[in-house]
Amino acid sequence: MTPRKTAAAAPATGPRSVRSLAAHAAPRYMRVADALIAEIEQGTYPVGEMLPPELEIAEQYGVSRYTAREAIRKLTELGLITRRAGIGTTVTSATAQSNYSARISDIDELIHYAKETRLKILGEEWVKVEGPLAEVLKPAKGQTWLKVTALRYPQGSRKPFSHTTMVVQPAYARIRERIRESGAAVYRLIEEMYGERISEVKQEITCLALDKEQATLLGEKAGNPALLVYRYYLGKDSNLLSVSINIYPPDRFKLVTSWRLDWK
Amino acid sequence: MTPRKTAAAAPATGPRSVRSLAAHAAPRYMRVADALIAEIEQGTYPVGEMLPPELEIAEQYGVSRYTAREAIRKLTELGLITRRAGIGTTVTSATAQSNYSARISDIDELIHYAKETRLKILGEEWVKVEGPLAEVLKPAKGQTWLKVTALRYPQGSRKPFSHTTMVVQPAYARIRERIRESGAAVYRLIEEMYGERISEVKQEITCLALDKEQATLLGEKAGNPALLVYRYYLGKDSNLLSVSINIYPPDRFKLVTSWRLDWK
DNA sequence: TAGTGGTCTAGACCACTTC
DNA sequence: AAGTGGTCTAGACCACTAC
Repeated sequence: MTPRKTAAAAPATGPRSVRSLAAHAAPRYMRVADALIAEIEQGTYPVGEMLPPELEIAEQYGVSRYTAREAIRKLTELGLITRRAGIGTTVTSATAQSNYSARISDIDELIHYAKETRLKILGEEWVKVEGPLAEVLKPAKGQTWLKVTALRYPQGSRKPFSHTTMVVQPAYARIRERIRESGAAVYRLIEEMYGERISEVKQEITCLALDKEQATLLGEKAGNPALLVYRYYLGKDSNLLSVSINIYPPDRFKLVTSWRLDWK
Repeated sequence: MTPRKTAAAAPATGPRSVRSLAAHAAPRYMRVADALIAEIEQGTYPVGEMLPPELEIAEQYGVSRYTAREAIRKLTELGLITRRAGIGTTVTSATAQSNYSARISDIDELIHYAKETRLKILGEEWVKVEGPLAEVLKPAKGQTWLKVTALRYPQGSRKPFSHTTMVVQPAYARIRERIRESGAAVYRLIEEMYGERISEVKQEITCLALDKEQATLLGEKAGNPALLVYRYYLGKDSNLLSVSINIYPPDRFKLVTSWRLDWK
């Protein structure tokens, strides 16, 4: 589909005439969308630039504003553009990337298969963010945060499958009151007690050799390898709410993620 | 928002009157959508049942078909319903699961930050799937697959950041011809040479202590911990195309994933 | 033949941003 | 004040399904 220079000739045919002649053709908004995608890919509208306003697109392609809008909506779904009322439409990507995505319905799924786990608190204390902790908690350097250390057990088992250190922003310290509830997750307490929604979790995975203390707690031998997982819990405006540092011996834990192709 | 029994009283106010009175209120289609979601959650429309037709919903809530349709579109985006022209709208899920999802635009992003890496092939051979390999490749037990072992280097560096074993379905053995291209990724060769698209990647992460051979290849000490990552590449119909077994020393590699809340 | 979702038009008011 | 995307109405034809 090629943009028309003028739309003057169009209305003569009246509604539906085009469709009637071209049976089973793709709908108009689809053809307009394809044309726009092509223009973006060819660089007619480079990334960072603005797309023409809806009415102009409608005129160019000789369709109503609604149809132009449906076409533009398609581009939005493909992640090619961003729209803002009062401003306009910005091209954000030149390629209709068919993405892969992984989905979980709850943050819990990052951690356990079995929902049923027990948390045993080893200790709580206020810590000044400095030294190695400041490496992890850069933006909070110098502040005093609440640190909780714990072991997590599968339901019914005596052998913990993880050692966890959770560090919490002082504003949310009231979670102490409920932290000892079995199975309590710090991020969920923050959500429940403060109405602050976790909007992002950043997870970093690496590994380490257990030191003597860690090994003893987990029932392993010192020097054994274990997964080391950092999780950064972010709230609104990427505000860092909490960080957890988790150690998982490999025989009891495996992280599994499935990435699926998202169709255009 | 509660469904109205009759819509007769509505038009009296004329267009926009409601909005004018209730400044900054949520748009109508949103309120209709929320009402429908509530009805689905409450079981008024159970999973498997049909939602009323568009015109009926429009009438119930005293809005135009367009507005009802926008509301219904919202439910579709949330994965609550499936629609079929000529049939109707079926409820497919009762929970407007506000999911967390992680996205990558390319499978490569699972593996490298730097796109620029070199692959050095250590060996290729046909192997019968049995023993420990059969644990990983259960569905292919007894078959003979192509095994390729390699080291992956960051561009310009002499120190590999991973040891990789790739096992490939015999049907795709022709990738041997191009496997030695620097930077070649097995899954990409399969996509390019056979037109088979990777539709899913399942990733399992655990860790191990390096044995002498692995340690030597990676320039580490035996017994040092390392990440162990299995990746299963699936094609159409969940057909297992290839498996890779990757070993990453922790000092040179960290797996990072960001999970973002998908807003309703 | 009647009903469903899918597409489309023409025209309208709104909140917001930029000038 | 002008222009943008966001929302909304009323009315229409279409392809498809089910009866």
